[in-house]
Amino acid sequence: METQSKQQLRIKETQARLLNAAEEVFVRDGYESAQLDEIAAVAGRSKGAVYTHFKSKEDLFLVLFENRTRSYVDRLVVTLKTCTNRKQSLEAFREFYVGLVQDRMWPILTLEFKLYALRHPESKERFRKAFEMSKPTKDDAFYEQLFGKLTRGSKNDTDLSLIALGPIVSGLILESHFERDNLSEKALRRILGRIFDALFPSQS
Amino acid sequence: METQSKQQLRIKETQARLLNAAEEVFVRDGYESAQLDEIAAVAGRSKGAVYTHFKSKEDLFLVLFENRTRSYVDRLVVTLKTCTNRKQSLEAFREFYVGLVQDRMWPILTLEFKLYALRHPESKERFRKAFEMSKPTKDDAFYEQLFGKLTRGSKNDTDLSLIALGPIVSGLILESHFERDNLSEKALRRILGRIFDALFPSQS
Amino acid sequence: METQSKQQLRIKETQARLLNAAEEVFVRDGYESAQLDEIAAVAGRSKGAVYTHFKSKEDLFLVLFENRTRSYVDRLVVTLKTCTNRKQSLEAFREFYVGLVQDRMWPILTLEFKLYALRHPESKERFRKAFEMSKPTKDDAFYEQLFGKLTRGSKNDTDLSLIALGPIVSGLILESHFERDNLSEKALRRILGRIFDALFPSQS
Amino acid sequence: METQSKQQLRIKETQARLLNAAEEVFVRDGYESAQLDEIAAVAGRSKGAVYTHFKSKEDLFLVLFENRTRSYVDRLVVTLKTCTNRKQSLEAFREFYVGLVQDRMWPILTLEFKLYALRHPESKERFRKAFEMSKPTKDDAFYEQLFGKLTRGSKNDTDLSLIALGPIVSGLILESHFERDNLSEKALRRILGRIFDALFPSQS
DNA sequence: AATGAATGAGAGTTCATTCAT
DNA sequence: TATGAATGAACTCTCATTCAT
Repeated sequence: METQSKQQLRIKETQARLLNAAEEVFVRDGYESAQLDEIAAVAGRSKGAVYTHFKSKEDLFLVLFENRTRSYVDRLVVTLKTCTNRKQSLEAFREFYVGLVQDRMWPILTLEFKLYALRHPESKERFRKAFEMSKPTKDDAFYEQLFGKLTRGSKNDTDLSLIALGPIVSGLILESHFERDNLSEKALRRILGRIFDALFPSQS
Repeated sequence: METQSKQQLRIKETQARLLNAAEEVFVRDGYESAQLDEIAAVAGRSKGAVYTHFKSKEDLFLVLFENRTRSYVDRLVVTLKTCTNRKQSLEAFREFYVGLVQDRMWPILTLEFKLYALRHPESKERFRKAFEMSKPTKDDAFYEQLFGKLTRGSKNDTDLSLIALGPIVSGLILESHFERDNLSEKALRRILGRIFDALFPSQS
Repeated sequence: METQSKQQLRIKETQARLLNAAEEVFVRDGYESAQLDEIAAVAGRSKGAVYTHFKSKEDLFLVLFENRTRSYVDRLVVTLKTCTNRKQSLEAFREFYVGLVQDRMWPILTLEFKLYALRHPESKERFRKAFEMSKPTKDDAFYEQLFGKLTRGSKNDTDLSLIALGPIVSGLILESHFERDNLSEKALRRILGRIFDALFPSQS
Repeated sequence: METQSKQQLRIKETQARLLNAAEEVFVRDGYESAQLDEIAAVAGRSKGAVYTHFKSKEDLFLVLFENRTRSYVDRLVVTLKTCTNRKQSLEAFREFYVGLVQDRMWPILTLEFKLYALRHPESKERFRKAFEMSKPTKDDAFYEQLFGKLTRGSKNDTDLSLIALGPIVSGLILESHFERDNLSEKALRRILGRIFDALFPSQS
C-alpha cells in the first residue's frame, strides 16, 4: 500500500511537472512551435513520458486548458463564497477580475487556446465544455448573488458584459507586452476598473 | 512604356494576389500551420512565386501586416480629415472604432501578429515600427482635433484608452467566434460603444 | 547489462550501417548529389535515423572521413609495427602505399573530402585535424624507423615526398576510371612503384 | 556589315564573360553548388543570358572544359613546335609540365570535371572526346619528336607516364591548398621535376 | 512508468529551366 | 540578345508519434 501510494505520488508528480512545463513552453512558443521534447526536458522527463500520461500533444494542451480553467473557476468560487451581501460580492468580483492582470502569461495562453479552438473544429466540443465551465456566473446562485434578479433586458446586458470580461483582459495583457511603459500593471488595473464599472454600473 | 507597365502590372497583380491569399490562409490556419503551398494555390501562383516576391514565409507575413496596417491607418485618417469640429471628430472616431466589428478576420490576424511578435524578438523591431504606425492619433494634429488640449493627467488617461481600443476589439471579435448567439454584431457594437464612452467621456 | 548491451549493439549497428551506406553513396554520387534518403535506404534505415546519429549531412560526411582516416592510419601503424629493421620498414611502407591502388573508391572520396574542405572554410578546422592524423609518419618513432636520422635538407625532401604520396594515388586512381585499359591495377602498381622509388631512393 | 560584326562582337564578348565567370565560380564552389545566377552576375549578365548561349548548366560546364582543354593543348603544341631536337623538346615538355603548378585553379577544375564525368555516364562520351584531345602527344609526330622510336615495351611505359602526368599535377595542386608551407610553388616544382625525371629518364 | 532510437509525413526553401516581353 | 518573373521538382531537416526494452 505504501509503495502503491508512492507510485501514485510519482505519477501525480510527473503529470504536474509535465503540465507546468507545458504551460511554460506553450506560452513561450505557442502551440505549434512548442516541442514535446522541450516540454519534457523542462519537466525533467523524457519525451516518452509525455505519451505515458497524455494521448497526444493536443491532448496535453487540452488537459492543461481544462485544469487551469478549473482552478481559475475554483478560485473565483472560493472568493465569492466568502461574501455576504451583493455589494461585497460585486466588489470582490471586480477585484478578482482586475487582479487578473497580475498573471501576464495565462491570458496569453487563453488566446492561444481560443485561436486553436477556432481552427480545429474537431476539438471544438472539448473546448466548448471547458469554456462553458469558465463561466461560473452561469450558476444561478452566483448570478443572483452578484446581480440580484434582473429584468430580461438588463440580464442580457449583464450576460454580454460577463462574456466580454475575459477577452478584454486577454487583449489588454497581450498589448501590455508591447507597451511596458504605458500599460504598466497599475495602468492596466485602472483601465480595467473603468471598463468594469461601465459594464457593471453599481445599481444605485 | 506600354510593355514596361504591362510587366509592372503583372508583378503588382501577383503581389496583390499573394498578399490576399496570405491573409486568407494565415487567418484561417494561423501563421505556423499556414502552408506556402496553399497560399500560392489560393493566389493562383506556384510556391516558387512567393519567393520571387518575398524573402521568406516570415517576410510575407510581415509585409502583409505592414500593408494592412497602413491601409487601416489611411482609412482612419481619411475619415478624420472630413470632420470639421471636435464633437464630429470624436463621433467619427467612435463610429470607426465600433465599426471594426464588421471585419471578423483582421482582428484575429492582429492577435496572430502580436503573438508572433511576442515570440520572435528578432522581428520585434519591424513589428514595432508597424505597430507605431497603427496609432495615427500619435499625430499631434489629430490628437488635438479629437481631444483638444488636455492636462497631463487626462492626457495620460486618453493615451491609455487609445492604446486599449485595438486589443479590446481583437479580444471581443475572437470571443464572438465562440458566442455567435450572445456576441452578435449588434451586441458587439453595443458593448464596444459602452466601453468607448467610458474611455472617452464626452467632455461636457 | 544484457539489455543495455543489446540496445548499445543496435545503436552501433545502425551507425555502422549508415556510415557504410554513406561511403557508398558519397563515392557514387558525390557529396552534393548524395541524398540522405538514398543513404538511409541503403543502410536499411529511415531518413530520420540519420538525424538520430548525426547532426546533419555534413556531420555524417565528416564523421565518415574521420572514421575512415583513423582506420587507414591504424592499418599502416600495424603494418609498420611488425617490421624490425629499416629496409624492411621501407619495403613494407612501399608495399602499403602501392597497395592502395586496390581500393578504387576511397581515394575518390578523399578527393571529394578535400574539395569540400577547400570550399567550406567553416569546416576546415575539423578536416585539418583529421588530415593531420592521416600522417602517422609525423610520429618521430616511425619517421626514424623508416628514414633514420636525416640531415635537414634531405628531411625536407622526405617530408615533401610523404605529403605527395596520397594526392598522387588519388589522382591516378581517378584517372584510372577513365583509362581502364592503360591504367590497369598492374600498371598503376608499376608506375606508383617507380614514383615511390624516385621519391624515396634506397639510401645506399 | 559593320553592325553585324558589332553584334558578333557582343555575342563573343558575352560568351567569353560567361565562360570566365563560370570558371571562377565552378572552381570556387564546385559544379553542384555553383549557381547560374552567380555566374551570370559575375559575368555582368543575367541568368537568362546563360540560356541564350548554352543549352544548360551542364552544357556550360562542358563547353568550358572543351575550351580550356583546347587552349591548354594549343599552348603545348606551340611550345613544342619551336623545338628543333629531341633533347630540347623533352626539356620544353618538362618545363611546360612543371610550369603547370603556376595555375592553382585549373587543375582543381579538372578534378571537378573528372569526378563529374565519372558520375554522369550520359555525358561521358563528350568528356571522352575532350579528354582524348588533351593528349597531344598521341599525335605521332610529337610523340616521335619527344621520345624517338621506341620499342613496344618502353612505348607502353612512356604512354603510362604521359597519362599519369596530369592526374599527378592535379592531386598535388589540390594538396598544396592545404599545405601552403610545405607545398610552396617552389617545392611543387622540385617534386614534379623529380617525378618527371623518374617517368621519363633521359635516354642516355 | 520511463527512455530514446526509429519512423516518416511534411514543410520551407533552393535553383535550373522556361517563356513572355 | 537579354531580362527576370514564374515554375515545380527536389532536398534537407523537423518533430509528433511509436515501440522495444
